[in-house]
Amino acid sequence: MSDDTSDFVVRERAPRRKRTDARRNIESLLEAAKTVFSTVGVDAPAKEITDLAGVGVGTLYRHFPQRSDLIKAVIEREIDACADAAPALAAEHEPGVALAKWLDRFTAFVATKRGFAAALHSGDPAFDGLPGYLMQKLGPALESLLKAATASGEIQARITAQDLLYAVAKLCAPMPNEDPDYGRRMVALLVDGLRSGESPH
Amino acid sequence: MSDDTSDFVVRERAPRRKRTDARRNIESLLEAAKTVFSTVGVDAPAKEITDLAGVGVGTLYRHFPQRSDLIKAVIEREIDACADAAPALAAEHEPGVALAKWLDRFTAFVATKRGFAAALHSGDPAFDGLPGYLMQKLGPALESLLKAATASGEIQARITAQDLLYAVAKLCAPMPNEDPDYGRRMVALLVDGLRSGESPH
DNA sequence: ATAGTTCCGGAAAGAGATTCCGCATACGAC
DNA sequence: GTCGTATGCGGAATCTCTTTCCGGAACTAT
Repeated sequence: MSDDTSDFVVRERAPRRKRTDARRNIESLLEAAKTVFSTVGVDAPAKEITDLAGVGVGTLYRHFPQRSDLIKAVIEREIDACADAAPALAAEHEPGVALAKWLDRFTAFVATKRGFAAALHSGDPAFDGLPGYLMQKLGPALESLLKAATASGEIQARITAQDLLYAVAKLCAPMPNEDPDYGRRMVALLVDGLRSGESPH
Repeated sequence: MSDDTSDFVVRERAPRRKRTDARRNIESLLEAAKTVFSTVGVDAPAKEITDLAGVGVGTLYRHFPQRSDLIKAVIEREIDACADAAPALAAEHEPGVALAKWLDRFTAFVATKRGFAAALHSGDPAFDGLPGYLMQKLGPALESLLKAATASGEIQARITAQDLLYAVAKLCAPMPNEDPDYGRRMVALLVDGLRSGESPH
């Protein structure tokens, strides 16, 4: 009780940040998983991933006890990358171009990542949070691009960021035997529809 | 050459139709698989299915060498059942009611069968033929219902069978964190929209 | 440098998928 | 009916991948 550290015991102990080797391994695992997932598929043997990452299996299971944890982490990291691309594109291009380029990037993500659609439809509750995560991360990113493009007069905002995201996501959800470029074209159409002035609707 | 059966060797030999016990087992397996898939999920252990079907594992693997073969067969058989329901409903109900009831049945199929959406998005080429199969089987079925309902003046055909099928299928594709009745409501809305006369659009 | 954690690797155990083959059963010919 | 043969059956054995576990290595704070 009179122990002079007692005041600190109560305080939320900052949980000494993860060891550097641990963080490095997690990084390697995510990178390897991303590669293997897009190569072999999300059901690829764990060994494949750990070998590519250069770690033991134990390490994989310590950081990602469930396979779904790994998949979720990979997808979230890709969503993050997508979100990060927004400011970068905004800095390098005219607002309208930046918007188009970003949507193209997002489309590519949704269209090519089989794992994403599969995860969503797997029925595994572990993935329930993903749509929300996507919305939360990408909503603001798109919103800023949209706002900038509207402000510069290049487009007219006839749609909210949220609706646009959903529309793109659903349009691009890959279907077997569907022209793989179908989604991209639909989105292009959508964006053209946003451009102001030219078409006399 | 002068062998008196030589004429027959060339002819496609009718491959003596499958033994009855084999057909019975296949039937049991499909029935069991349907039950287990909707209970435990499409990734349920094979033993679960064979036990319920009352056959050995070997029998499962003989008739369905790949798991995707089983899944595909189950889905196709449900599609068939859906198609078969059309004439039955048409015989028992007014055309408009029959149409509504059939769409309800189709909706239930798409919405509840996680396996269906999962299969479509799995990326496994084994399932590439499914959308086509669905269209081919269900297209004509819906078309006849639609035609009857139009003829009786209960609805106005503002949409093709194909478009309606796709719309329903996409609307009902289950998404995590989405009101599970959302799809059904959307479809109801769609059908209401087809009813003639009442709303003064 | 040293004590105290945290983390690592990979062997071992477990779970399920898939194969294999001797035996059983149905079919067709007579 | 009965016989010969093709076909199908069951389930033990095998194989593959998953998941656990723990002795020791590596990192951090002092």
